[in-house]
Amino acid sequence: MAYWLLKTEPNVFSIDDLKAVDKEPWDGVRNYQARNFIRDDMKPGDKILIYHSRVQPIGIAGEAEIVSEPYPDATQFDPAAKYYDAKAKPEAPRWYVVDVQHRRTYAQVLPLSDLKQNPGLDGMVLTQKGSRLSVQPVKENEWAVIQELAANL
DNA sequence: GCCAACGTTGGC
DNA sequence: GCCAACGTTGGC
Repeated sequence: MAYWLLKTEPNVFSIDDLKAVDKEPWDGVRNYQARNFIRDDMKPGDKILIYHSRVQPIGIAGEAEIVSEPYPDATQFDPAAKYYDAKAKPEAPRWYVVDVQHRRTYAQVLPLSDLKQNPGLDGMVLTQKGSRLSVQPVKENEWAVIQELAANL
């Protein structure tokens, strides 16, 4: 079982939106490094941190779980979709999704500034300068630190 | 809204 | 296959 962090802009799709629909394909990822994590490494039962970017309060909003195997992102084949990719073909998909199901919403967003100040998270992908990866692996010890912080919100 | 950091594209 | 130009991300 692995741990991941998924970024989303809450004005586009927030953890409340995820809770409302219960389960959602995590579509629109158009970065190859992120794609490789989804396609090659994600498994049902993996735990997810949902991160709100761009909009205050910035930080980790709660948790979800992967509830499907990876499969091709339908939006890549749809000319009307924002994430349409003319070079992607059904017989050779470029982009993948997993279904993500809501698990819990934290009482408050766990702020990025707190994460950056925590020595236990010094090596976390999220806290590195210039890190823009929207799908990130989270280490077990990092997950544990975040559980601790979330429990004290 | 600015802009630094990063990723992708495409001419050569 | 290098790298300049361009586009995007995302904290501030």
